[in-house]
Amino acid sequence: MNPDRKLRADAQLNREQIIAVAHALIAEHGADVPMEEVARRAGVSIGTLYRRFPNRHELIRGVALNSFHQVIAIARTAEDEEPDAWTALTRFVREAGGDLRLAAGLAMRFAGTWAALRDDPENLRLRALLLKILDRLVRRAQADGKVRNDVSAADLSMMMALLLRPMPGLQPDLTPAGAGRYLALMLEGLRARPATDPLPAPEITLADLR
Amino acid sequence: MNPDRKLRADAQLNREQIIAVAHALIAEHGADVPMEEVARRAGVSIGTLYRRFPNRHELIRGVALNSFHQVIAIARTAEDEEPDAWTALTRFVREAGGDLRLAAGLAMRFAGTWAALRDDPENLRLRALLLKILDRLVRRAQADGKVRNDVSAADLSMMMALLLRPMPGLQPDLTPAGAGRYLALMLEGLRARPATDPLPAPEITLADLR
Amino acid sequence: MNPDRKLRADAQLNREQIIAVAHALIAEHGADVPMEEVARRAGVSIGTLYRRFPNRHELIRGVALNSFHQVIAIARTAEDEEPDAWTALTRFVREAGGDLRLAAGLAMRFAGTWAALRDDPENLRLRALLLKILDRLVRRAQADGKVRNDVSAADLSMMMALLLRPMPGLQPDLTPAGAGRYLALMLEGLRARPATDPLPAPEITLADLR
Amino acid sequence: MNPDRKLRADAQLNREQIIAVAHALIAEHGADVPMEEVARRAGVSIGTLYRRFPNRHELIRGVALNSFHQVIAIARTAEDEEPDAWTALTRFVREAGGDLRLAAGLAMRFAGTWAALRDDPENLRLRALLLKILDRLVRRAQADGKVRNDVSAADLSMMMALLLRPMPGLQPDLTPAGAGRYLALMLEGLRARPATDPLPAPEITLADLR
DNA sequence: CATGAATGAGGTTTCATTCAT
DNA sequence: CATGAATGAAACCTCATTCAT
Repeated sequence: MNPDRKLRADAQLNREQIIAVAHALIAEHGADVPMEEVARRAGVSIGTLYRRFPNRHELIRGVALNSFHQVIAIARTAEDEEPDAWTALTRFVREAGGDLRLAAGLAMRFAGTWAALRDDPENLRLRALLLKILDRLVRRAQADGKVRNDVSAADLSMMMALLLRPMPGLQPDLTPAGAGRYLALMLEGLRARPATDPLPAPEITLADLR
Repeated sequence: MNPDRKLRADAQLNREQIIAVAHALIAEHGADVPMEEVARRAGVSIGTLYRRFPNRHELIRGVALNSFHQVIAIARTAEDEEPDAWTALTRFVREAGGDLRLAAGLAMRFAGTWAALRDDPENLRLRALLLKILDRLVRRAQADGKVRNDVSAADLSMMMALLLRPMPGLQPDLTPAGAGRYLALMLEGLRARPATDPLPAPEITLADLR
Repeated sequence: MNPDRKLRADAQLNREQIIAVAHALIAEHGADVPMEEVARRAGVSIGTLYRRFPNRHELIRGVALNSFHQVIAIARTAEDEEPDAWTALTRFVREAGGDLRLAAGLAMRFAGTWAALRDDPENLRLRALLLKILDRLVRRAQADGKVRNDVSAADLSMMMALLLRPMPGLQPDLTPAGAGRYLALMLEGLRARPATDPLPAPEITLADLR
Repeated sequence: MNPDRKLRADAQLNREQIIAVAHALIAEHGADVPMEEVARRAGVSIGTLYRRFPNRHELIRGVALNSFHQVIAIARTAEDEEPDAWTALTRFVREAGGDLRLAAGLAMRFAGTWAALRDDPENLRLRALLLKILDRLVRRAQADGKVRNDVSAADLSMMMALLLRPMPGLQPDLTPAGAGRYLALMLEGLRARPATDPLPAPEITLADLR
């Protein structure tokens, strides 16, 4: 009856296993991996997969929300433990992009890519939560003169979502390393400089993210 | 018989129309648009589409090579007309990313994403050609002190390929503007600076691109 | 061990509840309601349902035999309490078709519809029992000049089985009323008349019912 | 482009074959025959079936509308060729119920049974058309003193829909004969008589049919 | 004995590709 | 050479049924 009731221990294990496998496969092959493939790699039958996630949408939702929770945890820790805003930002980018594979990218990407997820209340809640933390950090770093004034947390999250993708033409095992490299270059681009050209396009703010 | 034989005028039109439509659809919905959809939007029957491109692979190959040709033309013009290497680079990035929509991104992306294309001789030839031009420009700009020494043309093309994608959560019509914005930030990141932190990951060179 | 062993009181309740729910659902949605739906509406788990009825066949058998018992009771009462055969017949039709909802229709229908039930000894026994009572009533009413001579108890039961179904295009709550109406018209048709056209088709007798 | 454009000759043949097979199978086994079975018996591949009817609903719609057209043609002919209304009615009932197998029953049944069909404009149009003809005939026959005054065309069509179904427990090949028999008994019931009991239930009129 | 998780067969539907007109 | 019909493999999803807790 209660939808959030505790699962049986083995069922909970299965659920986690499915999410992990789906996360990896989606990151590698995109959101339309065969459900059978997910089931097989997770070591369950197709029926079990569908009992836990009644359709593809729910599976992706499960993966996205799961990722979001992890990314938010990283952001919170970074903000709490690092007194300096810029340091907190770089730590967040490094950890979210590196340790958790493509967690951040997936989370942010699916947050908006899968049309149906865009109206999911839980997803919107988590996204707002994350963007609030990042917004605080960006503004503090800007006040410290570390980040250029014409960028926003929306820019940061959008670039992360774009850069945290499978890299075409690179051996898959080089991808995490590559991601770290390009995220570092991105941070360089966001830094405040004595004199820089103005950015061309319209500013993108939190309000534009949906 | 001769595969390069001139097509009849109307057939040639069909071919171009198909490529244009396929390019747009792939850029928007990914590489697995239904062939029927491509045919319908191009105003031809499915049979005609298959007469021109015997299977999906050939269609994507057509799109990718076509894009590559355009991007290379842009790169050549920029190198020829701009005496300054850095100016040529920014012009290339701006024009390839802007005027041609997602041409550049598509080209580079498919160059490596579709496994079968990775061994396609024509594709390899064009890719080498483009990377050679970019490599010249990057090295010259580095010699001029405009670009940091620890990046390569491979980095440039990879980041372009990543940033030139549909932006999740943004209205589709904002995408080109957003692309311009993020490409500009990327160029900032590539600039040589008095003192910067070293890049974390292994250098990625032309040799790593396949 | 003993299949007819008394069930525990609560188990017996479960069993009755399941039959009632299954009866209603089958009457409304046909014989292929999901077993899970039956279980849910009966307030038991799917496991309990299967403990009581090892498969769908047994469940339907349970429903059909249960209905049959009720219909037979009605027929017996009508025969016992009404001295006039025609009155007994109309009373049977009215009560079996009305009070018990679709009990009669279901009973007779499933008796023959579900192939596997056609060879079920208990089902055959009950069907023979019911038809024997109806046969007595029809013959007596024919002897009284109340029922045309070219119809049989087989005709009567067949028409009841056909008319006691959900009525397409009618609000579900009008169905019982409609059933009463059409059963009444059917009885009119069965009446003996001074001069009527002969019935066209081959007579259908008790022997044809299987 | 034009959805009603002529099909190629062979495709038209296939379409008709599919409808015929689907009609027969649905009449025998209900509306949930496997699509594969329909395809196989029609001698086409599953793909062809789905090209012609994009889903089960469209297939059933095709069958129902096809039946309706035939039934309406029968009704029109009967009304045109028989000067006497009662004779026209009996002819309609006999022909619609006999020659066309279960055409009439199917048509009327699906018209309302498949919820989605209840709002189909073409279906509603045909149903109204048929009921109008039957209504004219019933009223004329009532004026002639041949049909009881408390029944309507709605009663007639509803009883036909109910009686034209597979007969449980009867060999399938006896079904058409049985249908003819029960339709004849039904007509007897509808006849005007010197003195009859009033019908119990609320009158059912054309307005109640949806 | 009740529960609800897991299995897997089978039905539905989509689409790349081939081929008759 | 264009058209659009036919094919069939593969994906999606739903349940009946079994079995661990």
